[in-house]
Amino acid sequence: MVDQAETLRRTPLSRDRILRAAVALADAAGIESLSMRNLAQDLGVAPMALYKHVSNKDELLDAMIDLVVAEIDPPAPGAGWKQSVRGRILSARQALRRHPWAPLAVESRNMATPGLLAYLDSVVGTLRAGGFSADLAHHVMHAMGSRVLGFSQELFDTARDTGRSGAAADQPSADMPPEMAARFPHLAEIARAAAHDDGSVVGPGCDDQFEFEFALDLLLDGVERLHRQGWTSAHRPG
Amino acid sequence: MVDQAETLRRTPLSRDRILRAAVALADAAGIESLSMRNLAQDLGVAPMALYKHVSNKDELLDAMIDLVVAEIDPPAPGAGWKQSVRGRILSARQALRRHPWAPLAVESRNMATPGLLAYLDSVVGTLRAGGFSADLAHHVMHAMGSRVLGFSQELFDTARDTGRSGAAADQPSADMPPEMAARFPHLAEIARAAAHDDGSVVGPGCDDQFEFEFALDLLLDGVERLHRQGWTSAHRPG
DNA sequence: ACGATAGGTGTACGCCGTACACCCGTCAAG
DNA sequence: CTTGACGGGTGTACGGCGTACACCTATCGT
Repeated sequence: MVDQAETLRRTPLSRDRILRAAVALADAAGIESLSMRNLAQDLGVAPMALYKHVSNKDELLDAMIDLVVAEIDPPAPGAGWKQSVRGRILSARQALRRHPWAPLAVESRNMATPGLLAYLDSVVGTLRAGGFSADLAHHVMHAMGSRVLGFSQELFDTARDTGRSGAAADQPSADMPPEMAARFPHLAEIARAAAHDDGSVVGPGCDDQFEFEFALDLLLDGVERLHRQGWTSAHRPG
Repeated sequence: MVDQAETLRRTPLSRDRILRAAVALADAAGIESLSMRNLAQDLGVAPMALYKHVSNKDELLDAMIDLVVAEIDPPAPGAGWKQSVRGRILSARQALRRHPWAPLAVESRNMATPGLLAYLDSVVGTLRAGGFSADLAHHVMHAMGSRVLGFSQELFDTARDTGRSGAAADQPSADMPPEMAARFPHLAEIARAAAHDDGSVVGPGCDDQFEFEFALDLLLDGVERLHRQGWTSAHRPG
């Protein structure tokens, strides 16, 4: 036992081992717990040892992001652009379910990593192969924005809390306290509608997956319509 | 002069004065510079003095968010639901242009403040008044997500950097270094398209406002179509 | 045999939020 | 007029963070 721990401790550090431990730590305890000190402790090593393999925390985060992006499925071979893009975005969403800290990491960096650029390039390629003009493809990529990476884009995202602190924060119950229902009657009404919607008052307030696909399909259907109409950038003529 | 400074320093602290100074500091220097110590210094006061008026930094952020939300225009009286919602979202976006730190604050809190709930309630009310079922209104609010507050939802948001550090980070030039163009040909292509798009190679790479309205209209048009079709939740029948 | 070098360590600095004890001016009650 | 409570500003200190820097040591090519 002690030998094993000792052996583990003496296993030489490597960039790869650090990245794996970092992802595991962020998965388990949230990105708030991912400090260089905590990470070093998990690896049985002094904090400053990490800096021999990683130049700083930002670079570590970049590498972690690339690991997550690499989990996104490749495009389905036979499918058209719509099914292909839809499938990849849903796959990206699954990857984020495994690594709920990833959106926070991406937003905190606000920089493109190589793996991320490769993914975006591939999605654009799918659109172009589907007959989109470069112009339309460009605007479509902007319109999808972070959703192309599977981000929920919800205003209040329980997954974000999970990514932050690892713990599963309890979702706000579908029925709100009465004084709130009085102040915000319309919100109370749609909350009630959502509760009835999935058949049980005690069930999950909203079906995240349904909401995500609803929004995604709204967007993709709109894009398809523009594409079929041969949309072209009409702004700033000349 | 010194008298005036002295007077200012002796002006009694108040929650209101603190909030105003906090917003001003975040506007000018980015939310990263909004520390209790910096804020106290701006007010000519000891850091701990703030805690007599604000219970902690999170509560301060909540109050700041409500100030920004309060800047969103009320709904235009005569307009239909679509113009009304569109107008408010564009107004929200203008508020965010004045306070680029606000999205980061909202995301960091991930909690609804009273002012924010009131705004959302009002938007839902507009939809309901436009004939939307509670069911559809609910899903539409999810589909819009943070966009209803004017968030750009871009993957790489230069405004986010501005909100973080106050400085205007230089936008990645429309033409990428050649080795990148080789690795990501499709991205290079749409970047070129965007550059030609607005007529000048040296002009702004992308027109943020255009991209925002493009995405917003894509969404609103789709929503209008669903509404006219009398869409109803078809998932989980029974 | 030996010097360079890669890799792990320990210490320290300057930030952060904030708990806690303190202190003083004002003002109401006796 | 005295006194005591209390609202509000201060100073110190704690534990956390990222990381610069000097140091030590084991390995390896010459």
